[in-house]
Amino acid sequence: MDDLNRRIVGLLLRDGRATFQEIGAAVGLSAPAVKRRVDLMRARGEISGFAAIVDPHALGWDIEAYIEIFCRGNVSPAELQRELGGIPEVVGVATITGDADAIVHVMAASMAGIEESVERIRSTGRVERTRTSVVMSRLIDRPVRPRGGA
Amino acid sequence: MDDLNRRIVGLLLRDGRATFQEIGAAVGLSAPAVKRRVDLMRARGEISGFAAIVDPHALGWDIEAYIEIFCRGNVSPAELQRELGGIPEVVGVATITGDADAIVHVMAASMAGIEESVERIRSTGRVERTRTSVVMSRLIDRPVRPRGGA
DNA sequence: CGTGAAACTTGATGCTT
DNA sequence: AAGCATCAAGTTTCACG
Repeated sequence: MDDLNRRIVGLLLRDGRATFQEIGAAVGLSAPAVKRRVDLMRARGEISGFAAIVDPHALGWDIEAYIEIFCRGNVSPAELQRELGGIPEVVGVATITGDADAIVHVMAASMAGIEESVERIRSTGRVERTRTSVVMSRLIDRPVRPRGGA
Repeated sequence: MDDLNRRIVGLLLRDGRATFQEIGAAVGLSAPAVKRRVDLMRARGEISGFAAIVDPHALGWDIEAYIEIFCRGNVSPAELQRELGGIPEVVGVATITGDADAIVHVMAASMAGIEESVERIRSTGRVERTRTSVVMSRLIDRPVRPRGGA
């Protein structure tokens, strides 16, 4: 990816609804040129999509937790993705090194919602044990930025 | 927030560049009605913005990790926020229940970058011990988060 | 890869119900 | 609050350098 694309991505990270014209004016390109670059980046998977950034509180999600999961036998990442992807409260999943097999980030409306999510995760079958850490206060949550400037 | 707004938000979470007309067709509203609702939600902060979803690899972030930190004595959240906020690789911090005091989410260009981040976190003074889990593969990452939580 | 122009689609806004 | 009409603005395709 060249520097021009990095600048375009930087702008789209800050405003995903910026017009191609605006972006073009900012980076010194015409709108069609910007569109072609963005289309290419989407086709290559560098940009996987666009989304609204929503205040979790507005959705009624007042509590969040990290749930480490320990599985029996082998866990296929694809399987985990399929099983957990269907739970809307699950906002993040990653397989990790260390004693746990994966870490799951969930949001919920109440402690009961967290418990329910844990139950659903456990009931997927392969999960042997979970360890839940409820978030007391979120201190930092930044969007990921391009390395070396935007 | 009523049910109609929730449906609109749901569509915008899946496609942040959907047109008002498309959304309107899906929820049974005219395009201007959708726009007015979206404008209101933005004004109220329920939707804090729109962003491109970018592959971290394309941005030069090849590795990520979760670092649990264990502090000696009392940790003030404000202090943690101040200390860790200065590390650009730190994209998320939350104090949690359980044995660890906080969990820190870091992105880096290489394993050396992770190590460096851990070192910087340790050197903030109050941190006694850390436990790092390197992400092997990220399966889900949904951008349901407010912007600028730093 | 880039530009500029043309046809089409959306966005934004005032007015009416 | 929603719909409709309207004009400005952005998108998209294409021929071309």
